[in-house]
Amino acid sequence: MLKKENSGGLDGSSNYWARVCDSCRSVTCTIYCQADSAYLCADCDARIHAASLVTSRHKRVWVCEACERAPAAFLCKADAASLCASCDADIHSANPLAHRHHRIPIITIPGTLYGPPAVETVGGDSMMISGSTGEGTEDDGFLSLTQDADDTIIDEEDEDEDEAASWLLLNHPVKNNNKNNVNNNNNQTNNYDMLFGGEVVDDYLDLAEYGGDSQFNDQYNVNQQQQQYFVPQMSYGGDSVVPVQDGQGKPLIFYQQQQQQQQSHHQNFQLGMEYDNSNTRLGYPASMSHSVSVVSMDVSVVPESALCETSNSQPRPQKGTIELFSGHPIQIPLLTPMDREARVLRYREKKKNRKFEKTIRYASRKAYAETRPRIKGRFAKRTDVEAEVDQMFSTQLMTDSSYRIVPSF
DNA sequence: AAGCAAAGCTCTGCCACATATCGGC
DNA sequence: CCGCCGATATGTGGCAGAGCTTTGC
Repeated sequence: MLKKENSGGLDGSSNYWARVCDSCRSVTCTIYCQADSAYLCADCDARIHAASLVTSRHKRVWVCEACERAPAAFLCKADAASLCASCDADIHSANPLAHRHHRIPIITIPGTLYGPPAVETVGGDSMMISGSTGEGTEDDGFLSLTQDADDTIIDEEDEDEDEAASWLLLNHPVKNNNKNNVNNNNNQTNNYDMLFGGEVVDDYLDLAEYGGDSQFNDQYNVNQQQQQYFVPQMSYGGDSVVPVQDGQGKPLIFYQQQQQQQQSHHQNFQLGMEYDNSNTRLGYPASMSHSVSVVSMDVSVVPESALCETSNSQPRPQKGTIELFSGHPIQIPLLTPMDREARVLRYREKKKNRKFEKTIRYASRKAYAETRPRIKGRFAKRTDVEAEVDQMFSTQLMTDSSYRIVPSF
């Protein structure tokens, strides 16, 4: 094991010196090895971590490109830079523009590969999705899945995998142009989309392409805030947004609405798949959801578990095909094990990050609503209530002889 | 097993009004 | 391009009631 030392000076005056490699002590470090708690240059990293299978599995991240002194915690897509939590907060809280940069939690470097920091590795034991699961370790500033977290996941693996696998349909199908035309009701639309290989499955599953998916970035911003890294969020003008706070009073979520939509999409889809016995609660007419449910069975895009439980009499379609409208199988590309694992992981991530709390977008409106007079829960006109109160008050005064009305001027 | 009633649960609509948003000037 | 103004849209919380599910018989 390498011994971690603070080289490069740590006194206040030299705080911005780049840290040198803990191994050779001659070159600026570029990589931080979590297992060794060591800062290494590329050469030493390659040498050490190519030495054995065990060391090759060490989880490593790039060193912050700003301070060059701390492990990177986030990757800023706009700046194309890996930043530690501190630098990230500093840089991206400097101005509104910077604040809007899309940042994603840094991902560890797998094996002995040396590519750009944003490489997303899928599959294998080096896969790590930082800061998004809520199970990351927070010591030494890292957000990463620990072995414990992995174990936890493994415990849920069978159940989750079955569920996740049921959504592993087409590989990022073409966007459904009819999405907006089907119905204004999102739930309904999404059911259609999902049933017909539209994108909505990916809406839930496919978080990939971090930079291109603002929704996902939003979620990652949320995740960042859920973790110890507080990335300041502020509203620019208008009603102030009430931040949802964690236990430490840190603002957490500003995009929960999107997430809730995702959740409802998923929930609705699930319910639809589960023969939809609660039609009217899903926000669309019972007849519609019923028909959707029927179609879902006809299409045979049914979770495997559901298939096992409900329909053993029907022969299962050949793996990798979908039967549309009973009996016309379409060949769909089979997912590779890595793709599958990636999607399962993404699915689990989203599942864990579901937020069911109500999002308050406008604090002022909430405040007004709370102070607004009500009659049986409904908002009431102030005049009516005041009149009512006045009447009650006057009645009470009239019946109570101990009080007398004092004229006001 | 089927049918029924009661209890419990979940969801939706309603209300007023401050504020956000939009288009025109 | 900017600011102002008016019209319209939006969002907010608590309650009642409808409808669904569960339970017991």
